Amino acid sequence: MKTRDKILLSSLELFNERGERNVTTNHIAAHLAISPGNLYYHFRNKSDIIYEIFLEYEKLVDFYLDIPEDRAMTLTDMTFYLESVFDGLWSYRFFHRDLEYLLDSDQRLRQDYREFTQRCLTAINRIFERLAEAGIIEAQPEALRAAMSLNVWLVVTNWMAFLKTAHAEETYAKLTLNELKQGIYQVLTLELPYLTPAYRDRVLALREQYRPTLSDQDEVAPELSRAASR
Amino acid sequence: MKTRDKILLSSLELFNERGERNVTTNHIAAHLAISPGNLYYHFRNKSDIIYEIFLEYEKLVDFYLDIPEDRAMTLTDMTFYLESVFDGLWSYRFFHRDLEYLLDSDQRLRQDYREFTQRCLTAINRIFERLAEAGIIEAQPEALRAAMSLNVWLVVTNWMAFLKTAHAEETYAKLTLNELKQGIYQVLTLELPYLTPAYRDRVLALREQYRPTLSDQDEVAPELSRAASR
DNA sequence: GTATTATTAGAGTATATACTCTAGGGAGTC
DNA sequence: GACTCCCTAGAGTATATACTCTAATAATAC
Repeated sequence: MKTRDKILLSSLELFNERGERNVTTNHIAAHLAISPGNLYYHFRNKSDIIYEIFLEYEKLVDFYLDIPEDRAMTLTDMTFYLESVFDGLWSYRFFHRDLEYLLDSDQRLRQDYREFTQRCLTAINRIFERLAEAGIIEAQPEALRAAMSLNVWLVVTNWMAFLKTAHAEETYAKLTLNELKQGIYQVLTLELPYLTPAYRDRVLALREQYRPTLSDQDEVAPELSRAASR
Repeated sequence: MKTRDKILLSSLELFNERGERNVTTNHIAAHLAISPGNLYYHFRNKSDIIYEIFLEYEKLVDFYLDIPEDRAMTLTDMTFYLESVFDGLWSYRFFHRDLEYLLDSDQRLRQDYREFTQRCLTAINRIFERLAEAGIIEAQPEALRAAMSLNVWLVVTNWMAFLKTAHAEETYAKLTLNELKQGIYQVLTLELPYLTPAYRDRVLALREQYRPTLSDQDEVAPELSRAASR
């Protein structure tokens, strides 16, 4: 593997583990047992490394959110989208942690990320549209669909931050992909009221698969789970 | 005003303006035209300053989310809660920006913030319960209400980050309280499907007051339009 | 008054961080 | 061998940052 690619890989790994703020270029070089000079031969600065990683992330999500228009959408499709999006969030989880700082430090990234968000929102919107066409959810006015899509985006992108703050100990390393995917439960909660009778039970069953387990619930929201069981 | 309080006030101001990461203790001292030694006489370290500011934030939100149980809840109450929460988010907006780093750097803060989150979730849950009692929304099973409350929390706490990333330029200073309050539109979107027929139109009208206007996307001018429609 | 305590200034420090610079190795080509 | 091109090492630097230390001054108590 080329040094350049090794740098990207190690950076992503360290960023995900410790957070971008806690990882210096010297750390990255040391982790790879290469010299700082070598690292800076391949990248002009830290921002460049982050930007390249973002491009990979972007490509991944864009690929997953490419919606086939040649056939009706199925529940399986919807599940795939949800799973994929959370997989992507997991693989590049450092990114949303320090998002604001990263965007402020790199105009290029800011611009690209903004367009990326727009594409994601459009894709979510289109998925809702297709779900309605497929008779899975009731069709809704455009304005409502847009607001719903935005809420889905907000829930998806903020779910991880919530999980981390809900943990008692320093949790960046402890968080698991499985916990993260409980975010799917929250997203499906958003869809619940709009399901058609024909699909309601099936989506409810699907949602149930992502329900936070009791032990998680105790850690995450003890007050609420207690309320729910009385 | 005591130096100690001045430090807290200036810190909050600078944090909100530039982000905690971009504000050093030396900056704070310089901004107040006091010496670093003086600052460190009043606070052991930067984390202590942040922690004290959090305590203020916590107190504010706890105060606003104290739900009166002696009378039926009204739409006015609900509006008040929403407005207050977004006011609070605005006044301490630096906090959510670097939340994860802050919690990782201060165990005390992590613990307190975790409990704070729980209280907020409980309060949101209770508000839904009271809204149902008042006949504004349909009563829902406890489990669903818990999931809905969590979604409200996710939307509320992530709305500002979304706004900032949606802007093209560096926007930390440019963001306005009015834009922020369009988050209320998103929260009310979550409630829409559960409204009772008796209240549906009234809530729809309320929601409309917070609808993002086209000009908000790039510029800021909602003050007039919203004041006029009130 | 004097003694004590609270507050402040400001120079200074240890450490970290992003990044630079120079020298040179290794592999291919002629 | 010599030349070129890509890559690498590693010492070094300018700057920043959180924080300390000492001495002096203001405020208060007696």
